[in-house]
Amino acid sequence: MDFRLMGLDSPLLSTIHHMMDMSDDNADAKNINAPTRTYVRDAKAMAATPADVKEYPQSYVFVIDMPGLKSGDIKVQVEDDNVLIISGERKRDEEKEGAKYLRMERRVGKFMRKFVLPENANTDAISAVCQDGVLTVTVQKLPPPEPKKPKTIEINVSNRLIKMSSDKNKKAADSPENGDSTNQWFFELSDYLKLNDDDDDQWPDDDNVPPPLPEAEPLFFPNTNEVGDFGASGSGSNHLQGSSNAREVSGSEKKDVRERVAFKTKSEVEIIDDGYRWRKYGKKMVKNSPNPRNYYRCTVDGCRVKKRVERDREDPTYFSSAKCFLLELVCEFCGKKNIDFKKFQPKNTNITLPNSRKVEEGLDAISPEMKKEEPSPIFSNDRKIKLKKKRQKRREEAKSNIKR
DNA sequence: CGTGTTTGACCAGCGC
DNA sequence: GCGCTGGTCAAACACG
Repeated sequence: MDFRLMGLDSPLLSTIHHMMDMSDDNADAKNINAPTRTYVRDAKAMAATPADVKEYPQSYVFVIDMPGLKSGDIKVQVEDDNVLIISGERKRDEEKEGAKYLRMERRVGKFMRKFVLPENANTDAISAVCQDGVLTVTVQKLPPPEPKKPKTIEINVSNRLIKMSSDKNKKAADSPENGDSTNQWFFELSDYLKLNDDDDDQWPDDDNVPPPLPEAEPLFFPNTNEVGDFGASGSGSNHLQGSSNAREVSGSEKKDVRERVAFKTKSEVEIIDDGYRWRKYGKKMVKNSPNPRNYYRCTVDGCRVKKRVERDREDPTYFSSAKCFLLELVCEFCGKKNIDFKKFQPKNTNITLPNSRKVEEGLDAISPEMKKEEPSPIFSNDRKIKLKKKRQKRREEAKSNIKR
């Protein structure tokens, strides 16, 4: 099949959540890569619209939460022949005379999801049903194409005959290694190249374009057993609490411009997998709280996102967290190419991550400002090497002491 | 042995 | 200047 499998913790979703965590104020950031307001709004809409996607023998089914929306408020469209766009908007209830909001937590605004449909999706046979705030969109599959017959093309190059064939089975039998002396060679696109072809839309090369987040998502099919482990579809649902608290640190060059975002997460585990690779680097008891506060940083080289987490003192079923982003930096994990995603595979999970990529251009995909920054000293490769050397030295010292 | 966590020490910022 | 607090460092420790 042509589309890739992506787990619920895919970098795309992480990016969406990252974007969701950032306030609209970011639109004013000096960073030339800063996303536009519309872009952020769409990203938020996508992040806040959980969807399940199921594959049946004859169809694909998209199940999307659209709470409080009537069928007339929901739009289902197909763009560019293969992009399914599901959107809707919940407007704020009109305030009746004498009534005022004491609390307004229910989401108002745009709901949206985009999916790139696989080639065998029949865009002429799409149906949608909305019941109890849940929209079910069914896209029928096209019948499988008849298997292509072997095709042979003869090309005359420099007076030598080169034969290309799409029949893989003939390859071994006819290959020159098998003693055929007629200079016959067979070419076919490797899976790697095919993958890269498809990826171009999702992983743009241009550094100046924003991460690919509000674009249509390649269709992904989380393993059903894992659904509910992450994000809005399970116990780990995030509750954004209040607005982000941007903190600008001026002064010496070494100080960073940061964006801090506080939120609450209802979860039994302290660290839910949000796409970052958290590593604890500190723990502290805090004033007026029986619970310790833990400090984490993302251990991806060059990524300087940190967060602190403590169990909510009032409701221990929640964790209060604050993520700290460095505004002028872009986490290389967030939507940038050439990351070996397998290294982000969280432990003790079976979540499938997208196909790994070769890490070649790495930092080249990151903003110029980021290149100037030294990687986080603690867990960067430098630090690892330093630690290794130190340990080696200690061992050698111990050995020499034994000799004495 | 490599990797991640714990924990005491240290530092900077802030209010008094 | 002093004490308090939050944040970070890094050696020691634990674990697979």
